[in-house]
Amino acid sequence: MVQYSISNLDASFGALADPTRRGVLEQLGQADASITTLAEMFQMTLTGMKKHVGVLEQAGLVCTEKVGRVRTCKLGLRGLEEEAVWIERHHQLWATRFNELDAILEELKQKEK
Amino acid sequence: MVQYSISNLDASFGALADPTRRGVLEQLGQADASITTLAEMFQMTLTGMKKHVGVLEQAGLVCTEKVGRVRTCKLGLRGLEEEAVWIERHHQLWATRFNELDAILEELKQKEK
DNA sequence: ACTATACTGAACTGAATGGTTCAGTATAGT
DNA sequence: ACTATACTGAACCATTCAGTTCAGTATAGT
Repeated sequence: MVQYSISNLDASFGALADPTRRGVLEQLGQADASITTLAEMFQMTLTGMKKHVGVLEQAGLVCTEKVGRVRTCKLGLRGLEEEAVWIERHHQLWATRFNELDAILEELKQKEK
Repeated sequence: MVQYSISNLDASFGALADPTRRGVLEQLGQADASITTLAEMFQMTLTGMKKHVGVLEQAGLVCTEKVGRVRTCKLGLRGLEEEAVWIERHHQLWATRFNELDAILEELKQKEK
């Protein structure tokens, strides 16, 4: 059985799998925003948006702070580092696989001659 | 309202959100495998594994070919390019935001003097 | 021809998701 | 004090998801 290490990749890739949430990240990349603002931008109820923000917060991609009655959302402190690393590593796996394939094809070509 | 462009990021990030599926990709990075092999490795029924492979296939991360009675799974032709690009772009958004923050902090420090 | 293997598909289950409404609490402004 | 704003939480709903079982079909080996 293959053992996979525990990480929050589940949470973060899960968070990124939703277009609304990717949109929220995009937005927060431009400027911080309140739940209300985000809800309006994505035509959604406050409650709905709060859930999305909750998911992003769980994944560590967003952090929020409530001052007075408004909760302001910003990009989280850690910024997709882990995800970038994972993707990059696998990018290389792909490259390796296809290089091997190339090598094999190359070999076959040689034999043809 | 914010408009977001259509893409298969939903499918691919969704596919990556599951540890079993990330494990399968990892495995296929080492060697091609049949559904049976994968099912055994991840202690799962054939049917269950076939569904996971289906999800990965939909996302274009895996491709399969059935010859005789065995279906062989390999890494898909396109390899996380789109995802890498998305992540990288947002990596930069983060950087920008935090650079701005640095700038502001720097400014505040100056005034203190 | 017979048997074992490898997959496939339909149908079912429990839990998670993405959204809603509605009733509440807390703060801001007049 | 009163009213509007901003959020919060519980409860609900339909859909999807991750997995199962079970009954099939097709191919490989003897």
